[in-house]
Amino acid sequence: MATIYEVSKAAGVSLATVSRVINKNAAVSAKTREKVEQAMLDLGYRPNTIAQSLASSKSNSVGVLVSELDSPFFGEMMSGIETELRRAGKQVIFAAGHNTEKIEKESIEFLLSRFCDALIIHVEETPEAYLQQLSEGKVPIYLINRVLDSMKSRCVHMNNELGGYRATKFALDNGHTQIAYIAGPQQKEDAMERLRGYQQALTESGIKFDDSLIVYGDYSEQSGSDCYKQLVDKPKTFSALICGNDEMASGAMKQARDEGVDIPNDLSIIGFDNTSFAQYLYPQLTTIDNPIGQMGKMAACMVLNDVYGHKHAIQRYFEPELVKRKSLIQYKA
Amino acid sequence: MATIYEVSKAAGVSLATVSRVINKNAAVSAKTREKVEQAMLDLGYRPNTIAQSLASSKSNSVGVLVSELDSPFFGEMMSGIETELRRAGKQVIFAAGHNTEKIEKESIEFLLSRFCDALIIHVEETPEAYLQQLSEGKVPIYLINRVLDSMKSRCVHMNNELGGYRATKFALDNGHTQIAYIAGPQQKEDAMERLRGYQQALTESGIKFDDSLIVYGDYSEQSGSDCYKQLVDKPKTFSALICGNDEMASGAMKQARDEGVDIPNDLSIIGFDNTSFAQYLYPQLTTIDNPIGQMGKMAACMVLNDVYGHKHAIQRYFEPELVKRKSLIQYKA
DNA sequence: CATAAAAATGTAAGCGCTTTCAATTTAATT
DNA sequence: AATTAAATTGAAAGCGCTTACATTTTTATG
Repeated sequence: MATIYEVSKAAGVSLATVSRVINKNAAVSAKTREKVEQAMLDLGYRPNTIAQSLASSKSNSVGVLVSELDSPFFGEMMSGIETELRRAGKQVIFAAGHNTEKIEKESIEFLLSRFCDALIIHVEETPEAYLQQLSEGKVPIYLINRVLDSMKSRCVHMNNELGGYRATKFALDNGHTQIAYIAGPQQKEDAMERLRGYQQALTESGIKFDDSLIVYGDYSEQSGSDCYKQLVDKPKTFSALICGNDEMASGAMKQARDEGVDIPNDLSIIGFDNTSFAQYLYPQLTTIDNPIGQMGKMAACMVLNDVYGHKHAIQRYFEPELVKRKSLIQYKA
Repeated sequence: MATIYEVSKAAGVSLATVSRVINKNAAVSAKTREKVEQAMLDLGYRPNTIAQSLASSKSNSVGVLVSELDSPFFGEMMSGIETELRRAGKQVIFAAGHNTEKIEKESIEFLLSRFCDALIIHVEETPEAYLQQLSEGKVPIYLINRVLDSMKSRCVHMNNELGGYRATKFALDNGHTQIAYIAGPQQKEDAMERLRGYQQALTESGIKFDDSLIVYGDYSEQSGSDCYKQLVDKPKTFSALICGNDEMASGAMKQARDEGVDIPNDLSIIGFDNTSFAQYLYPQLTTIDNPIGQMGKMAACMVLNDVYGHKHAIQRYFEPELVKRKSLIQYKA
C-alpha cells in the first residue's frame, strides 16, 4: 500500500502538503491540489486510518452500547446509527450490555479503551451517577431514551407519556370505557411514563382509573400471559387492554386465546413500540410506534455535528404515533 | 493518560520490557514483570490500542458484513460473533450490505480500509469471483452460509437440504402425503437446497412429487401470502405446507386464515429458520432451527485461531434441528 | 573458577500520519 | 518597481507503541 510519502514524491511536494489535500482543511493552491490528487489516483493511495488516528488523536470511530444485538428494537436503532455514520466514513463499534449493570460498565470501558471519539448509549441499568461522571470525561456521551438534566443537549428521547395517552385515547374514542393496563416494571422510568399517559387519558375523559385494572409485568412475553391471568382473576371486567410493550401484548393475546377469548371481538388489545413482529401477530397488533431508528439517526447526527464539525439539523424530542391495525375494534356492548 | 514511557520510568526498566510484559510474548523475569505490573496498576495505565495497531500493523478488529442490522436472523449471528470476539478483547465492526451487490462491495472496501485483521461475511449478492479474489488478498476472509471450494477451511455452513428433508419427513411421519412447498427464490442456493431436501424426502417415501405443489416466493412475508393464493388456485389439494422460511410461513398463515382455513386443523404448516418471531405467531410455528448464532460464534473462533493464535475447537458444518410447536398436527382424513 | 551458551534487558529505528513554525512564493499597494 | 501583507509550502518533531539487534546478566558446563 502506498504511503503519503510516496504520494508526496510522485507529486513533487512535501508530506505536509499531501496531508493538507487529504484533510481539506488548510489552503492549497488549485494547481498543487490537482497534482497531488492525480498522484493519489495513480498510486491507488488510501490513507492509513490508524496512522491518522494516532497522529490526530481522533479515532474516527464511535461506540454504541445497546442492551442486545439481537433484538428488533435495538436492531432498528443500530441500523439508524450505522447508516448515518457510515455515510460520513466513520466507524461504528457496537457492544451489548445485556441489561446488567456490570456488563454495561465493562462495555463502556471497552469502548473507551478503543478510543472512541464519542459514545451513544441506550442503557437501562447504569446508575445516573456513573453516567454523570462519564459525561464529565473528555469523550462526549450521548443518551438515547434517557435524559439527564446536566447533559440535556446530548439526549434524545421520546414522549412515553404521550404514547400511553394516545393508546388509551384511541380505545376511549372507540367506545371502550373499561380499559385494563399491563405495565412494564415499576422501576423503569419509561414504563411509568407510559402508565401515566394512560391514567391521564382516563382522568381527562372523566373516568377515574381503577388500580385493580393495572398490573405489572417485566416486559417479557411470558409476563404478558401471567399478567393477563391476574387480570381476569379480578372481579373487574374490561373490554380493552393496553400493554406497556408489544411482547407483553403478544403474551396476553396468547393467554386470552387459550382461554377462549376472541380478539378483537371479545377483547381489544393495544401494544407499544411497534416492534417488527407486531404485524406478524394474529390479529395484527394495533400499537404505538416508537421511532427508535429515527432517534438513533439523530444521536448520530449530534455526534457528527459536535465531534466532526458537521451541520445537520437536530431533533432531540420525538412523539410516538398510533399505528392502527386489527387488534382493536369499536366497543360493542 | 499514562504512556508506556511513564510506566517504564516508574518501574525502572526500558520501554521494550514494558512492551514485553504487556504482550506476554517474550521472556521477562518474574521480578521485573511484577515491578512493571505494579507500575501499570499505580499509574492506571492502559495501552493505547491505536499506537499498538500502528506499530504492529494489527488492528485487533474484525469486520463483519451482514445483510441487515435490523433482522432477527442477522441479529443472532452478530450476537454470536460479538460475544466471542469481545471476550478476546477484539473489536467488531459491523456493516450492512442491504442485499445489494454494490453496497456489499462498498462495505467490504470500507471494512478493509479500516484495516480489519479479518472479515466475516454473510453475503447474498457478491459474485463468487470477487470473493475468490478477496480471499487471495492478505486479509483473511471467512464465509458464513456459503462455501467456496478454494477456501473450504474458512467457511462455515449448515446443511439446508437436510433441513428441508427433516421438515418434510416430519409431515410425512404425521400422516400427511399431500404436501405443498413454498420455496425461496430460485437463484438462491440455500433455497434450492431446502427444496431438494423436500423432494428427496418425498421420493424416499415413494411419493413422487408434483411440480404443481411447488411455488416460488422471494422470502418475504407478502410473497408467502401470494404464493398461498397461487397454491389454492391449483386443482391439487394439500394437507400440509412447508415454507422456505418463517416469513413466508407467516404470510401463508395469514392468507389461509383470511380464506377461512383453520390452522392447524385444516392445514398444517412448517417454516424454516426458527426466527425469533416464530413463537409469536398463532399458532406457534413448527419450524427448522437455523443455528446461525452458533455459526457466527464458530466463524469468530476460526478468526481467533488463525489470526490471533488461539486454539478453539472448530466446527464448520451444522445440522438443523426440527422445532416442534403447534402449527403441524397429525393428518386427519 | 573460567568459559560458553542461554536468558533477560536495553537501544533505537521505525509504523504513516498531523501539525507547528519557519521559509518561500504570490498578490496587493503605493 | 519596491515594499508589505497574505497565501502557500516545506522541514521536522512528535503520536505511543513494537521489534530487530546489540548488550548485559544469569546459568550451565567442564
